Amino acid sequence: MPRSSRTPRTAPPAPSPAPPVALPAVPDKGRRRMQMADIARLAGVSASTVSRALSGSPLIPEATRKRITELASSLNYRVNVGAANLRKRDVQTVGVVILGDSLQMISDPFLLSILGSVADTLDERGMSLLLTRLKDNRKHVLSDLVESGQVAGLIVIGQLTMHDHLNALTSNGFPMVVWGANLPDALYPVVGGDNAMGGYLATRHLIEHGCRRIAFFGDISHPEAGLRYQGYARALREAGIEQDPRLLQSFLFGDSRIRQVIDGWLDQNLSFDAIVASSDVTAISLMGSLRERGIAVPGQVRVVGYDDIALAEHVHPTLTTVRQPTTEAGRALVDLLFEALAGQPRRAIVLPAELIRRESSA
Amino acid sequence: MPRSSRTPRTAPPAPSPAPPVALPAVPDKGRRRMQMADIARLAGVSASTVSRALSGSPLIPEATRKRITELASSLNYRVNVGAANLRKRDVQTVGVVILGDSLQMISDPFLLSILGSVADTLDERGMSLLLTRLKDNRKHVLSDLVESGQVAGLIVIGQLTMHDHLNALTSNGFPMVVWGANLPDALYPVVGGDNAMGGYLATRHLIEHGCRRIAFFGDISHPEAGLRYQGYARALREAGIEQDPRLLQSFLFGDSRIRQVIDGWLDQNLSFDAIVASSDVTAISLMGSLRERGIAVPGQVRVVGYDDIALAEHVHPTLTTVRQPTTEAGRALVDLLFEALAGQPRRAIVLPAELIRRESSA
DNA sequence: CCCCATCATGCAATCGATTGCATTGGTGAT
DNA sequence: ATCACCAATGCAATCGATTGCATGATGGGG
Repeated sequence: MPRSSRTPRTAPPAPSPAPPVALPAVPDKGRRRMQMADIARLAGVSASTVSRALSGSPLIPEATRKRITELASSLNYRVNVGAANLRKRDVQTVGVVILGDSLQMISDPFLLSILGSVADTLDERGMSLLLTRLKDNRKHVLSDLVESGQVAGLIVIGQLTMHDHLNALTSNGFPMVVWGANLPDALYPVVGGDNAMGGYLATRHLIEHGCRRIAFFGDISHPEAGLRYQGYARALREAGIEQDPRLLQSFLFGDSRIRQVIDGWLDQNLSFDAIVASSDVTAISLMGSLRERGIAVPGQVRVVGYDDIALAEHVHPTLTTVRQPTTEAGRALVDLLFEALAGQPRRAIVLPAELIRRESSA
Repeated sequence: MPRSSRTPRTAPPAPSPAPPVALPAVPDKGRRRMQMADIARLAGVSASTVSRALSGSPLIPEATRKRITELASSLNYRVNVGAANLRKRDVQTVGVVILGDSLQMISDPFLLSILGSVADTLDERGMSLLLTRLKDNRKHVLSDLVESGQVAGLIVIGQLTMHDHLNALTSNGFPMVVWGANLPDALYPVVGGDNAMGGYLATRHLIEHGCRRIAFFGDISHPEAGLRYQGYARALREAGIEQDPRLLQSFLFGDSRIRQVIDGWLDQNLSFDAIVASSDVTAISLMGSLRERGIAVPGQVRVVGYDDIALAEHVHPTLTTVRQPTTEAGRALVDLLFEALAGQPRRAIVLPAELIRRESSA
């Protein structure tokens, strides 16, 4: 059913639109943003040529390219990324999702280090970073970000209770990489520290200093802390020390009830001569609580933390800890994401754990 | 990169494309993403109707809208945000730029709190957050983000040495808001704590505890620290205490040479009975150094920090500090940015500073 | 029973770029 | 002089949505 006359598809021979003279009232607000066609007109070429020149196509001779580039930058023109992405069917943005609604979780400086490293690495590769905090009940946001074309892929920090959901997502070749523990049944690419080794190194170090009653602080339902605990248990086993279940305190990173636990132990005359904590924030809190009860660190109780945050070498006593290499972490996360985007098979990277000896265990 | 065979301009009367049966080799990889036209075809309506239905236009009767919505979500379809933005000439993304290339700077937990609060607020309003770290020598990135249409506006955290550049940008109605000090000649909208009041409260609190030789630690070339220092100076003046210039130590937040300064003072027998620090990270480092030299806190020297980071109440002694309300900060930043985007005149918001009394000054 | 207002829906232009193919003009080989 | 060829550039389709306007269907009033 043909339709009555409509404006022809090709633009009418309208004379060039009125030049941008004296705009009314609003000072600068209504100024139309420069676009490729404008640059083309001013340069006396077509938009195709401008596009090719700005993207460095070999089809354009150097002289022309230079002329157009300079014109564009003198007019402060920038290619509209959205339009370009649409046409190229491609996005230069990566989503970084931080799991966990506990504010404590996100205020750990260690996370910020990872985030910073990811940000720098993406920047080096010309990608942007879309940051999202994700509360547990809105899982669908993960796939939405990709399905809606906002991001090419996701870097998920912290697996927490999402392990199964993450596994379900990956089954369709969903472009994603996770920072956390490399669980045996994980289907997604994952980057993490060598948590079992870290826990082992920390504990063996304390044993070598003669400690026998070593406590472990950390939420072992959290995959990473769970592995650290396994390393702790192995070190004790190897040394022939029997574990005392009362010396395991399963707390969230940075939980504020640490003081009560210490008080409880002391009041019950439960003896201990060292503590392995599964984060530096926890360790620093612990040292405060110990000192408050008049217990000397490292004199009476030695303490080892985890992460090696910046503050660890500035508290007193300086904190012995297990360093997680955050710079490598960011790089590895981005590398694996790119591999996933390229359709390469899943891979896991385990970064080495390094014991940093300081005063709190000396 | 070669593209798949071109299709003629007007869609041929091709029968519906082969149904998504057994795809070859690559499991799911090549599956074309669902798009609005597909939903339209499956629902037996036009793309216009789908678009209107999904965006809740009143032109579409409820029954139809529900049918289409359900079909779309059952197929896991999400509107392509890029394409929609292009057509609507509008972006639902805000850029958050963290200034400062010093890694120390970005590893301060306080920044993470602000960032988290901004992230949550933007999320509530259905906006995305594009995070960028900005090294000082790449100022142009600021305007690029907006000019390229990647973000609607910017939230800049930390003014540092960029004050003049930021002022220059705003002159054209550039959509931006800054976290930092409200400098007298600032042309940009700014949100910040009441730094002068914070410095004043901290110092007066110490004076009320009988302190007379109060040191100040903080880089006063940094606008925020400078204002805190002014508050410090005013409190001393009001109490009739003469300032000793030797007691001003201008360090970057978290600088590692803090210990050397303390050592220097003690070796020179420079007396002091209190310290005002311009960040909690600095204060905690200071307390470590003092303790190492056998100086009791608060017994011999009282300490007040700034920011009230989570760790402040977990160190020993717990840290007296000036709280900056981070939740309100995020909200205020987003509010002012929206005002700027709406073309409303510049406004500055100063958030109240609150002294949190803890053990380090008791 | 006709007319017109109203409702529901579709057509085609549009957003701002990229790119396959066509076209132009210039050069060297024959 | 002719032709093939290549370099430089332009035309117009395309990416996936949104939306102004037009059309067809429906129904109520006169």
